[in-house]
Amino acid sequence: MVRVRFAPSPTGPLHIGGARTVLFNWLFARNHGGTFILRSEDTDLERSSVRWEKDIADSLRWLGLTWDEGLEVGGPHGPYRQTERLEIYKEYLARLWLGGHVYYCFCTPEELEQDRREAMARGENPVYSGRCRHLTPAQVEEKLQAGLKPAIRFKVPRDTEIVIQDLIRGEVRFQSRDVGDFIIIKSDGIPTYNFAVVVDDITMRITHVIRASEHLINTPRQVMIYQALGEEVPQFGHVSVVLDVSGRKMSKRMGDMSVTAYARRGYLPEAVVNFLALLGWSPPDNKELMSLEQMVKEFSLDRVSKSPGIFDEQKLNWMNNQYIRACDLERLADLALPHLEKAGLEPVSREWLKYVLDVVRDELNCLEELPGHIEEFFPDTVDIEPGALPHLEAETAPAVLTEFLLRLDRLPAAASYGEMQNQVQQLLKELNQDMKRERGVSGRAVFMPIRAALTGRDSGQELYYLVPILGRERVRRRIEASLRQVSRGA
RNA sequence: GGCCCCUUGGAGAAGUGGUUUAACUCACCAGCCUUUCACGCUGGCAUUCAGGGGUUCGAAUCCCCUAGGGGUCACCA
Repeated sequence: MVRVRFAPSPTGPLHIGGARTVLFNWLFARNHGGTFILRSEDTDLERSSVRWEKDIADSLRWLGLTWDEGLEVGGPHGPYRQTERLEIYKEYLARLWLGGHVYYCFCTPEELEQDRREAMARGENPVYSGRCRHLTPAQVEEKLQAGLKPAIRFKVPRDTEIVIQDLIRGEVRFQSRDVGDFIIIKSDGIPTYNFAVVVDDITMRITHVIRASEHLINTPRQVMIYQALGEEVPQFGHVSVVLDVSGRKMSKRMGDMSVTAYARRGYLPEAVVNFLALLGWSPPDNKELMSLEQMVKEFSLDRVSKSPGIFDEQKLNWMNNQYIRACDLERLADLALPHLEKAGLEPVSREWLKYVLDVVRDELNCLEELPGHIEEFFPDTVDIEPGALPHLEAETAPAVLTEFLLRLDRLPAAASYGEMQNQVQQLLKELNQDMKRERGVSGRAVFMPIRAALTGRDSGQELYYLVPILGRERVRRRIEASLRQVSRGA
């Protein structure tokens, strides 16, 4: 039975790199019919907050990555918050005491800092000196009596080799002499990460630890604890990190890379998840657009890349656009509403919104861009841009515009935007033919003046989309205004 | 500085000793289509896999060295 977990420390929002790690865990679990667990590593009392725990849970739900055990949903191996598991750590600590694997350390932060500096100055590896390792029981008792609050260190065995068969990286070897005795219980009695994860992973029966590669270096410490405890060591898989466009580790400087930020900007969760999956993993058939279900079916750790990936927003944009194109219109309308509201744009109607979305969706990288694409549909008049002016000043322009308006007025009321689109398309076709016959102008000479009058620009949507979107009234006003402007100028 | 990891085009990558003159996708460039901009279509974009040595009839694929990038050496996780 496969059991994996995601164990963030709730000190900030879930960022895009963390989301990828969760995704790989989740896909691995689902692919094996296993269990995915969400727990909270909140032993950093200073920075942890339930607010971020909630934020992370919300982000996971938004991405569609549900968990079977853990925060909010509970389960048989709880509690799932480290600060609520202190009794459990005590039990395991007792076992380490019994085996003689730990000792009290009374060194002050200042002493430690001094040691570190001196070691560095001597060009040595700054590992803990082991000063307190050989304190006699009497000395320990004396310090305890004096009221000193000790930390507890793990005795790392001398000169042993720790070999890890990493699921992604292959065999990795460490020498125990390179790692100093490390603290597993802080002087405030709270366990340290390296100890708490091990106990949690043991008690929650975790079989595979899939996490960011920055933890690779912690693995030998944890393996030594497993061994001291006589527990079975899980399998490890260390996923590479995600870098920003400049090739650095992603930072806040590049903007808000949190999952919620992408949600807020109008990225679809299925696009984000799809993009993230492909950042470091590729399916055997090299398909790109795929649903979570498809990914679950094809996922395997041995197709996960070892090298760090660079987060390419251009490709995310392309992918999001693909999903926007394929999105159900009702859903897209729901998603669009908040962005319109924010921009102060009120859609004419739900039907109108859906029609507009269908027309402009091809151009959208994300919904946040929507207002910029449709705000031009709202005013009654437009400013004529320099590039569009010549089309209105053409000799035949007034005649074309007048005739267009006349015919538009004769159009029977349409039952839908789609029907109106067809009517206008037919109207334009006939207008073009008639103008060619009667005045010898066609093509650009008839379409461009209309476009210029309606939009003030020389580019944009097809006219037969534009007219239904603007509506007859607004079309009339814009054309009449343009006509006036041209005649005044002439 | 020690230790550990990584290195195929601007980005994601396929490729695990021989039809690879290195697939595919994004980006970029050009042409076509089109009333315009887009969309779409077509084509271009690594004689080479960080560099250098080996092993081999044959290497992006195996070995060694060098360089570059990253991680880590906390009473943070």
